[in-house]
Amino acid sequence: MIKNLLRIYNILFDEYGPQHWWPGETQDEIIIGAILTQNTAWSNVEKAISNLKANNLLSLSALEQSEQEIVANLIRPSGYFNQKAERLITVSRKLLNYSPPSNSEQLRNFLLSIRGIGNETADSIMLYAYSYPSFVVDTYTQRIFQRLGWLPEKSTYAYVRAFFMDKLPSEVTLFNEYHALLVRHAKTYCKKQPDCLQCPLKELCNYEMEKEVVS
DNA sequence: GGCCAGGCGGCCC
DNA sequence: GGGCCGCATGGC
Repeated sequence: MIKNLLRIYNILFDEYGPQHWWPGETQDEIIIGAILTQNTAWSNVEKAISNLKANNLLSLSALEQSEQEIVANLIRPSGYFNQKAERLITVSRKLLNYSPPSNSEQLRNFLLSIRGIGNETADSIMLYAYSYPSFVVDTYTQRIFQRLGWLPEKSTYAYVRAFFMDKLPSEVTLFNEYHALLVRHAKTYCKKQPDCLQCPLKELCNYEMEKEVVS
């Protein structure tokens, strides 16, 4: 089968429509949200962001000067609050005190050098906060394309990211919408326990067939 | 009450 | 490079 990623994109876009990502009004808010949402439901992140906003701490410059304990208490609903409070403060300090490189590859390495920013968070910040065409890979992306049979069972982050970036035109709006649609699709049908019957990708997907072979 | 959620770093081998 | 662990809340 020809692995036409734009075909998948078009099916998902027809099914769900534009997703209007990232849910954040300012660049700082997007960066903060990217850290708070690590392994956490967005509904919990919203509460944390709302608490920060109510205390005028929804900016890197305010966070940089804050006590970790204060921040931790405000972001408690987002989980891992001690870790995330430390990460928010160190990320704020690094981003404010070292001017981020404008070269895409250097910017990504700079972000990855900051404690608390891994691959997905780096790409989310690149794409949604700084508008660089950097494809975001998450567990949803891996799950959907493994079930489709287009990715091996175990793939490294770098492999999956290259899989997309080598095959798609390097466009910010496309990468933005594609990732958002994959999240939407994983939440709607391609859940951990998937609803395959009405899935818009079922004609292209191996998953049900594999289950029949097993059973 | 258990499972799950838009990861990451530290450690071990 | 991979596997395992700790980190933690809220919704269903």
